[in-house]
Amino acid sequence: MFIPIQVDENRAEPLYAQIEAQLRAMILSGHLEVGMLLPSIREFANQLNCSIITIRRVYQDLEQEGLLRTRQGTGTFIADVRQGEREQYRKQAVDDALQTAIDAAKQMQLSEQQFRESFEQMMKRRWKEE
Amino acid sequence: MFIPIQVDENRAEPLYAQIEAQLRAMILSGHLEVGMLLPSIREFANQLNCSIITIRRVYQDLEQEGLLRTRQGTGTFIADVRQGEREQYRKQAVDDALQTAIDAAKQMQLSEQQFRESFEQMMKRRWKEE
Amino acid sequence: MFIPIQVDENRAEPLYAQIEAQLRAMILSGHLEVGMLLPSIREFANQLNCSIITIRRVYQDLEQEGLLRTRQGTGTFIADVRQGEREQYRKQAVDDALQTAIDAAKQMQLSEQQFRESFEQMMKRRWKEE
Amino acid sequence: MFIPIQVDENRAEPLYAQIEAQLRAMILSGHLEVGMLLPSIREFANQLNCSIITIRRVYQDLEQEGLLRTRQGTGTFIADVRQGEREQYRKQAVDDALQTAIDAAKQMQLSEQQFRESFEQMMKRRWKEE
DNA sequence: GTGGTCTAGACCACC
DNA sequence: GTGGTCTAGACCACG
Repeated sequence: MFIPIQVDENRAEPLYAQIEAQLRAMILSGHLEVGMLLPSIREFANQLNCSIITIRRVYQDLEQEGLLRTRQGTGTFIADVRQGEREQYRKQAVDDALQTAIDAAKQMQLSEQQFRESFEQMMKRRWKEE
Repeated sequence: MFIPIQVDENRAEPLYAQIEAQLRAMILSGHLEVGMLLPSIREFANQLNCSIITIRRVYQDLEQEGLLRTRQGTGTFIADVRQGEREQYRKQAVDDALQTAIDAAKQMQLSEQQFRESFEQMMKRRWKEE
Repeated sequence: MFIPIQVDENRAEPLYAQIEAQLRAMILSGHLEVGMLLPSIREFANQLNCSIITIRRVYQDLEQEGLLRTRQGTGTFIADVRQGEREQYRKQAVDDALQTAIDAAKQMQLSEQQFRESFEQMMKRRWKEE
Repeated sequence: MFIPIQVDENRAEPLYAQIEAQLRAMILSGHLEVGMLLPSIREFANQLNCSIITIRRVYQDLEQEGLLRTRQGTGTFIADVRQGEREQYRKQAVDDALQTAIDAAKQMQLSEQQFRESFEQMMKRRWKEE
């Protein structure tokens, strides 16, 4: 019951947000099976070498999103998210990021052509890596 | 000497960051001429209906970035940023946003084709608007 | 966790600049270990008997210089500055001061010999003291 | 009656200080003869394209230092500074700058040898130039 | 008039 | 507890 999560202390993004993002991705992408029991708050905090409070917040937030389910005295499980919702969820996250990029391009007054060139360059250099 | 800036109190982004982003964009896009005198912090704060301190921070941050130049007793001016640096700066901001979108897509396990479809859809719907 | 800093209210140099200079020197000289947690802004302000805001500015400036790293909810730490950069940083500060002295000498029309004599005299009288 | 003074708008040093420093150097180095009439405040401000207030401050400060003398209705003259005082004054300015450099070196924990090497390097590179 | 420094205190987000 | 943001106002230096 080990969840491979990497947090980067140097990033400005708060700890809880980094952990949430990675857990969310693992759940929505199907890497974590429905019904699977997650580590206890205490154990997870131990694994990530962070505060219990941080993990508690992660579990709470994801439960509110409907991705996790908690049963008193038993633990926290991966909730049963239907395939359709999963797809929608995944696309929405990406679309939001794309919207931000488009906004930036318009703010910086790039032409559509310039922006598309930037997009292709980034895809060529960054899509495959890692 | 009126700078058209819109702040949204409801957004999570801090006031000073919203103002900085818009001013930065105006400077880098060439909408504000090099050497031009900006409103005094008092007047600007008045226009935006916010605290003097918030504007002071905006001017200070942008001066540290090299986009503004300020002289005590005289005021704050648009600094002489070379055209080359300006271009680089603009592209960098957009590339960063694109990188974030690509990261999100990979995290959500989209295929390249799926991602490109999302991109085209967003472009069709959102590029022209506003 | 006590940082020995002396401020002189009578000097023209602003409080925050005096504190910054001394902290910067302690960090660059290796007197403060990498990763070490600094006093909280509240506690430090208390120690130095000055405003929280003044300390906040000090921490903020040094973070922007890359000498400190701060995480909300956790505190402010000595950043991991590589030894090479550290050396360069230290030498630069001294070289700047030397350049100023050379400029003064040239402005005052001292000959090279006169300037070197002044240098040796100052070294003899002032290097060891304190 | 033209005094060749160059001010650099980009430097942080205030206008009046830049002008004072250059005038002081010209007087103490003997480039301006004792008894010589300086430009009127208005004319000088015109030449330097700066405010009358700035020049008034320069004249006031240098008069207080004993380097200038003002006669109502006549103008401002170079005061009669004795040769001995002149020498002392010149050396003092340079010594102050040297002291600052020595302080910086000690604060940065350079050894005497390291500091002397920096000094020689700076002399080699910067003494002759311009 | 301009910006720079220092002060105070409230409220929020994070751990 | 920690730092981050925003607010207010006093006083000084510069032009």
